[in-house]
Amino acid sequence: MKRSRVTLADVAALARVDRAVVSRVVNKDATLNIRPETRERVLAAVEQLGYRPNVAARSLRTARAHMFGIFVPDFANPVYAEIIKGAEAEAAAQGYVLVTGSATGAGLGGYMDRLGQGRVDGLLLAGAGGESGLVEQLDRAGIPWIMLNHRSRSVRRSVVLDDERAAALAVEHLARLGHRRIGHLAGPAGADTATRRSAGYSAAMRDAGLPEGPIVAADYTPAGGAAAMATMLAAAEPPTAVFVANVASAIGAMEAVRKAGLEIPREISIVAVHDLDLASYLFPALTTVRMPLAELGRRGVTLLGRLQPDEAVAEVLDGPIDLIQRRSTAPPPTP
Amino acid sequence: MKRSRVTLADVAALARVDRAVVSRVVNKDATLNIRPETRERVLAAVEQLGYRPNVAARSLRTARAHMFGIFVPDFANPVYAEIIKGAEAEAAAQGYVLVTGSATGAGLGGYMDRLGQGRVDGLLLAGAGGESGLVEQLDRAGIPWIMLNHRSRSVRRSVVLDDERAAALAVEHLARLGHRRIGHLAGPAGADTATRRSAGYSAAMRDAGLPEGPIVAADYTPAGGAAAMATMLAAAEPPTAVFVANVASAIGAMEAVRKAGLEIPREISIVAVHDLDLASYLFPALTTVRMPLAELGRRGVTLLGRLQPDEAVAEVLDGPIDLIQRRSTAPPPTP
DNA sequence: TGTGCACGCTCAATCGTTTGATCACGCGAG
DNA sequence: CTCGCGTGATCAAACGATTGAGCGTGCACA
Repeated sequence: MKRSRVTLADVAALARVDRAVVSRVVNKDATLNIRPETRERVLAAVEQLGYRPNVAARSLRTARAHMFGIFVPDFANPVYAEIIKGAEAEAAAQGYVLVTGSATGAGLGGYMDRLGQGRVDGLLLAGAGGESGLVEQLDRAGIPWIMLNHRSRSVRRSVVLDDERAAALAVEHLARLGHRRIGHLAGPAGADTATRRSAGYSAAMRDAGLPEGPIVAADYTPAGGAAAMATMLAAAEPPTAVFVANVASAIGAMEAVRKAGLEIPREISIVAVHDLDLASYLFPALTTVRMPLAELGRRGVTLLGRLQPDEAVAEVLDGPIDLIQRRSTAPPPTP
Repeated sequence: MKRSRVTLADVAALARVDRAVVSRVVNKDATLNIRPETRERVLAAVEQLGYRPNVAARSLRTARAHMFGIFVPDFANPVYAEIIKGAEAEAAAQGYVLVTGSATGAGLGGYMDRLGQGRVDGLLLAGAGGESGLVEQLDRAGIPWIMLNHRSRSVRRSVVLDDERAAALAVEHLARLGHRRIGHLAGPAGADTATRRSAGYSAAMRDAGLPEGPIVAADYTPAGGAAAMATMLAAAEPPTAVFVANVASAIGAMEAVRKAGLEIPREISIVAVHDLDLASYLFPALTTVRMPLAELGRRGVTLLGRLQPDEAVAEVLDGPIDLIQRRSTAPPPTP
C-alpha cells in the first residue's frame, strides 16, 4: 500500500551510507569492498522500506532496458503462442521481460513507434511475411532484431526450424505404411516455410524411390486447405495419402475429404506439420509432426542476448522433431 | 543503421532552438507559442536526424511508463489470446504498449519482480485463480491493477463478463428446441465464472419452468469434461441436452458421449460457453455462446487509464453475447 | 515617453541510478 | 617518524527528457 515511492536515497539515509553503496549492494557488485555489518544494514533498510529499483532511472543510466520485444501476426494462432511461451521462459531466466505486439493491434509500424527508443534491447519477429521496406525500417530504428522461421537475403539474422526434416519424417511415415502415391498440399508460394517443407517432401520422396505425387499450393488456412484438397481429389488418380504443410490447411483438407465422400484414414491418410492441442480434438484425430516451437522462441531470446552488434546469424534450430501418430494415417486401401 | 543515438540536444542544435522547444513540439504541447517556421525547422531536424524520444528518460521525468502489464495463465489458451488482442488494440490506441507475462514463464511473483518499479502504469490480471496472498502482493507493489473475469471481496477492481446472460442464452436455445431435461456441466467449485454460469443456468431453468436437470462439476479441461459427462450419462434418466460451462470441457464431454455410443445432436445436444475457432472444427461443429473476450481486454485497459488512484470498480461488461448455432444442438429425440 | 502585455523563446532544476574518481583512516614497513 | 597502501566507504557527474519560471523584444495604448 506504499504510495510514496522509495528511492535509493531513502534507503541510504536509513542505512546511514551513501547511495552508491546501496546501489552496489543491490546490484551485487563484486568489486565492492564492504563490511558485512554494513551490508546487513543496507539490506535491512531495503527490506524495511520495500525498496524496488526504478527501472526508468536504471535504463536511462545503463542504456539497457532489460526488455525484449516480440512481434507476431496473431496471438490467437497457437503456433505463435508456443513461440511466445518459449521466449518468455528464456527471457524470465535472464531477468528480462517481454513486450509483445501483434499485427492485429496496430501493425509492426505502430508497434515500433510506440516502442520509441531504448524501450527494448532487441526485437524478435515471428512469421513476418516479406513486407517490403520492413528490413530498412527495422534497421533504421537501431534495434537488434532476429527473424524467426523465415529467412531471405536481406535478413541478416534468423533462426528457422528444420522444416525439411519435418517433411521427411511425415513422408517416411506414410511410405512405411505402404503408401506409394503421396500428394503434397504445399504452403503459399511466398512463404519461406512452405518452400522448405516442399523441398523436404521432394527429397524424401526421392529417397523413398517414389514419384512425386500431385502437389497443390494452399494458404495456411482451413479455407485454403479445403480448396486445394478438392482440386487434388478431382485429379485422375488421386493420392492415397497427403502430406499437408500446415495444420490449419489440414483442417480444411479433412473437411474437403469428407465432402468428397471419402473416409479418413481408410481411403486416404493425412499428416500435417505442427502439433497443436486441437489436432487431437479433430475427427479423426490428426497425425502431425511436432516442431519445437517453444524452443524456437527460447533460442531467439538467447541469441538476442548474446550476439555482438554486427554479428550475423542464420541458424537451423537443432531441436527435437517428432511424428505424433493419431488416427488420420493408416495403410492404403487394398484395391 | 544509426548507431549513435540522437538526443533532444542534437535536434535542438540543428534547429538552433532550445531543447525545451523541441520537447514541446514533439509532444504537441498546446500551450506552446511558436512561429510556424520555427516549428518547421524543428520538425525537419527531427526528421533529418531520425530522432526518437528516449523512453527511459521520459519515464523517469514524467513517472509514467506508457506501458501496461497483462498477466495470463497461459498464452496458448485461445480465451486469453482473445483478451490480449483486445487489450493490445486499446493500448495501441492510447499509445501504450503491453508487457505480457504468463504463469508458464516464472509465475506472477517472478513477473512482478522483473517488472520492478515504474515499469508499467497498471496491471491486468486475467483468470488469476484465488492464490492466497496475491492481493496483498499486488497492493504492496503499488501498481494499479484490475482483475478480469474474476471477482471476490478482496478484489477492489474487476471487470467480468455477463456469464449469467450467456447461460440464459444457451438454456433458452435448448428449451426453444423442445428440450425439457437440460443438464449442466458446471465449472470447478472454486472458479468465479463457474458460479456465475451456474447461477445463470438455474435462473433460466426457473424462467423456462423446467426442473434443474443433473448438475455435475467439471474442470475446464477436456479430461475433466469427459469424466463429468460420463458420470452424467450413467444416471437413471440422462438429459437430452447439456449446457457446458466451458468449451474445453465440452471437447471432452463430446468424446464421452461418443464413447457412450450416443450421437450428437440426434440423441443429445451440447452447447458450451466461449466461441473459439476450434469449435467449428470439432465433429460435429459445436454450438457455442460467444462472449466479448476482446472487449473485456479492451475495457480493462480503458479503465486502467481512467481510474483515479483509489477508485474501486466492479463492472459487468455490457458487450454483445451471441449464440452461435452449429451442428451440436437439435430438437430432442422423439421417444 | 513610459507602461503593460503578448509573443516566442531560453534557463535550469529535476527525475533515480550508476560508476569512475577520490578520500579518510589505520597499519605495517622502512 | 613518515611513506605507502589496502580497506571501506563518499562524491559528483552523467544519462535524456520535461516543465515551471524567466527574459528580451516589439507593439499598443495612454
